[in-house]
Amino acid sequence: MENADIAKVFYEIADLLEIKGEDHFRIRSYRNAGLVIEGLSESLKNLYAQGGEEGLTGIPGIGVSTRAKVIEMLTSNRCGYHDELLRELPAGMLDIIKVSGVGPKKAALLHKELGISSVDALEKAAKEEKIRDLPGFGELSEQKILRAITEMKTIEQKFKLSVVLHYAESFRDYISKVPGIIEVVPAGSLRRWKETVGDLDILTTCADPVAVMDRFVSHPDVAKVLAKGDTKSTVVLRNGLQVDIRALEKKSFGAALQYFTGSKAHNVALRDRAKRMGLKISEYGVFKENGDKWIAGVKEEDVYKAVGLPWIPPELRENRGEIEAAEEGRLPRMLRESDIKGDLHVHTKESDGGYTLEEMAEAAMKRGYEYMSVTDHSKAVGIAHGLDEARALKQIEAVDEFNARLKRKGEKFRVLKSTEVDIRSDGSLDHTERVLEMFDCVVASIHSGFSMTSDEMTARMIKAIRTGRVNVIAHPTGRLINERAPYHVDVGKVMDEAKKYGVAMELNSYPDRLDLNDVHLRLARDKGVMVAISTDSHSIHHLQNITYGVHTARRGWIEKKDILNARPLKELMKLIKREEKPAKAKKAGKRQE
DNA sequence: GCCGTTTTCGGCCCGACTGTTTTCAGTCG
Repeated sequence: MENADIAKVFYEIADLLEIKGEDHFRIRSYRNAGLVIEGLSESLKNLYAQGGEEGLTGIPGIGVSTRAKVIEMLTSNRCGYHDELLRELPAGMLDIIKVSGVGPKKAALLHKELGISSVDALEKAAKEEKIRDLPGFGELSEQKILRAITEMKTIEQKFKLSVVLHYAESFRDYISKVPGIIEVVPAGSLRRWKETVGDLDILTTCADPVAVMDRFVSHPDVAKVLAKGDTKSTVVLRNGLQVDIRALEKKSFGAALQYFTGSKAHNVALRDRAKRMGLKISEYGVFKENGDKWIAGVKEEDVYKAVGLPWIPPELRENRGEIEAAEEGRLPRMLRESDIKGDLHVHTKESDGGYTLEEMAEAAMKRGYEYMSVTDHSKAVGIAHGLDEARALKQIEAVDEFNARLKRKGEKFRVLKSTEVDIRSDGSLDHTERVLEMFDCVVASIHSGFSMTSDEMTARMIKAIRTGRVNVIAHPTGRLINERAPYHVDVGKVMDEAKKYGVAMELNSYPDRLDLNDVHLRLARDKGVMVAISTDSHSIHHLQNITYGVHTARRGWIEKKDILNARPLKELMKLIKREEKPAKAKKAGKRQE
């Protein structure tokens, strides 16, 4: 079982215990264990294989009991305790509590009184008006349940970061028009640049909060108002995105921003720390526990300062060691977009891009880059009109000519002769040796044969790395967010090989990909593997997607020093000229300039 | 179930909104 599978079992145990009405804190422990495991960069499987039970100790939140369950799952693919709970409560109960408005208590009541154990049964009972007579329910809540079920069946759960960012900007502009408005700031997982966002949280300060609430619910994209109060409202947009807004006092804006940025796990850890210091943190500020004396909250920095910490950038707030690092002055030096010196993955009209080499280069120069790799597909990717040897040679020539023109104009910018060469099913590269030798930079990736086993896929990628021709492995897991699961591959093993061969792993900044993800990036950092943050641009407008890459890198604690394309051109060229490449071939390539 | 700069026992984050139970539990974030 992989980390995600094990985490899911712990989440389900927590849900089942909650329906059973078990101890609140035990439940939280299981949920926390799930959260911690999801955020681990190393796979539990590897940790256990390498260090046995010892290898699994020292993981915060994983104690004697959960560790035993982890080992049980790793060795038998089962969890007896989980099975036991499922014998008491039908698995359908796990779905029932996902219906908005139905929590564990109500689910338990529905099960006990009406024998309901699935969403379908719940829907049937609501339609037959059987629910309204139960204590705690009424006609209104019965209808609410029916609506929630309909929605649950039609709406996707999580939205891509880029989609939510669009709405965040729209709401910010719309609400900014309220007279007396002071602040409108999106918080939540969006502010942490999480790859998918469940709902959008907006914080405001305004002289007239009621006016803000009125305007908020009248936004043209609102399909339904779920709640509307004087300081808090919730709506659902036509595309199903839920948006929450809070109106706040100026005095507590920082505390609220901290609180609503999350993550929940980060906040729990922070509040726990505050408590140990005799303080209390809420969205209204930091308080001395006795007498509720307010001591901080205007700015986010003040909240962290009150508990003896430097400000922690939102991207790091996942309770993955950032609080300890902050305390010890070990927070990463946060990457900035201006650290990126060039783009190493760009397509042109020659394959499936929409613009010419010249147009793409010009757009890259406008961004202030020093260089750009032109990486059109190789012939195996027929659908993208990939280049065969003859066309590749022609493009190499064209790049040389273009660079010569730039030089004459006194431009320092340079286009690197490059390729996104396909890694075939057998791990070989989809270009001839002759052409591979002539490229400045070889980006290799997989576009077919996704359904291999993890062992096969890992071997395939390692074989590609061992050709000694590859500089970057592009979109290393092939996932498309909300559309296609990553293919099975042991990313850690591929990284170990990449490190040996001086190969960089790509962070593909295309908002649908973000591949490597934050957790993998953290692993790359820990292993000392070089990362290339690229856009995979197929248009001049895609170059700006580097923003997503930079923020995702920040989530993975990646620093400037870890990034191949944060190096100036000269240094980059040194790094990608691999010793394995015959010197003669490189010279031949150079003579053509 | 986890954890330790008060603690190996006794704590464990905090508050708004809704609907229904005339004073609050449940849900949600």
